[in-house]
Amino acid sequence: MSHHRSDVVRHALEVLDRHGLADLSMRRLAADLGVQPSALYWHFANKQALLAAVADEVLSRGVRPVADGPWTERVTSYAHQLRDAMLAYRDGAELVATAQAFGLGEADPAGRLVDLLECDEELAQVAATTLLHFVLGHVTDEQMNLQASSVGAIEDDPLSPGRRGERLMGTDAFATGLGIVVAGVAAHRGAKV
Amino acid sequence: MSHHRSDVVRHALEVLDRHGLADLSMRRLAADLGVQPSALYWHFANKQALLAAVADEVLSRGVRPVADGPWTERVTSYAHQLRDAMLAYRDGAELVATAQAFGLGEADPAGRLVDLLECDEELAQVAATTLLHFVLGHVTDEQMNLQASSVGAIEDDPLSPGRRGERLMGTDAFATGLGIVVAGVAAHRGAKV
DNA sequence: ACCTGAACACCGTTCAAGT
DNA sequence: ACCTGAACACCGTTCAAGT
Repeated sequence: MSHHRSDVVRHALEVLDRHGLADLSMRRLAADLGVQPSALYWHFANKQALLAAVADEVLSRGVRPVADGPWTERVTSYAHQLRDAMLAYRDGAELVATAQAFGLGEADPAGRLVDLLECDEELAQVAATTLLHFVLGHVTDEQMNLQASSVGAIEDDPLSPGRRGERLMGTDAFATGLGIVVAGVAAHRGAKV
Repeated sequence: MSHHRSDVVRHALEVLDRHGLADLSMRRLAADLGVQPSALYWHFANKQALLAAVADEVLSRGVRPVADGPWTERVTSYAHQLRDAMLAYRDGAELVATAQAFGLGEADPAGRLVDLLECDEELAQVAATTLLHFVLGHVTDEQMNLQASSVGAIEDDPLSPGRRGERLMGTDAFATGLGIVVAGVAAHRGAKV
């Protein structure tokens, strides 16, 4: 029985969520799909293209239009949507970050942020990538700590302070960090206009 | 003839700079060193530990004490030092970012930033990781674009605007992005004190 | 349009054994 | 203290050929 590109992506998403990005190999995905590894290369030029398609799927499933309002609220809302979309799948942030770094994929969160920032192109470009770096970096860290603690590598509760490498994680820390970057953008916007 | 841990790290740094992180495999490093792959496991528990040691070396070679002054200048100066240190080796940022993400390595740039921020621990923690995410993300992007253009995948000059995925790169964009984050931290610091 | 079969050129890691 | 030899269980990708 023959598969479509979309079947492959859907299946890859399941392997990702169940076993993590490190275990999402072409050979494993093919085996799971009941097909030879080489069959995947009819659908995708290479593994990176496959991963980019999966990343697009993760984002498209989680990102909705943002409500009207001042730009600060719209940007903040979109950033939270990105985070939620990536948190919905194991290693979602790392997946999206690599697809983003390679410039592959249809989804264009940086471009989306540029639009939402509603300011001159030059500042918008830098602000958008700064915001995106924060979101991708933060959520990648969150998901790595989630996985580490679920594996038992970290035995203590996340509230205990003072340990080296310890960081505040979760929604509060994300909101605070995001607030910092947005405030910085606001300061620069005011200075220009 | 027998090698030390430090010999291995030095050699790995050369392979990294000449062939990139993707080609820095245990087998290749061993071959370059004139030794069996298994020999490396006497010096390092696994590949990640080796990479963490190489990342430490990159940072220790490039980071110097920062001059006295207001916290904004000290933080800015340290961020530029981190960037320069990572730019000095091919794929330096990606290497440091993964070591950082896994929490390995002796170097603790996040902790260093916390100290330089000179404010209460709670804000400093979030601000430090936000700054670090920006630096690592930005420089990783810079180095990927450098490599892509050196390979000829991007044929146009970096000043031509309007292309999808195009971003302002280089020292100016870094300084601007850094200024945004620092301004945001300043705003939050003022609100707290 | 979609897949098989077989091959090529690789990986990280372990472990007993050697010097 | 440092390394060999050999094995185990994997990788991504190509390409002629099949249906």
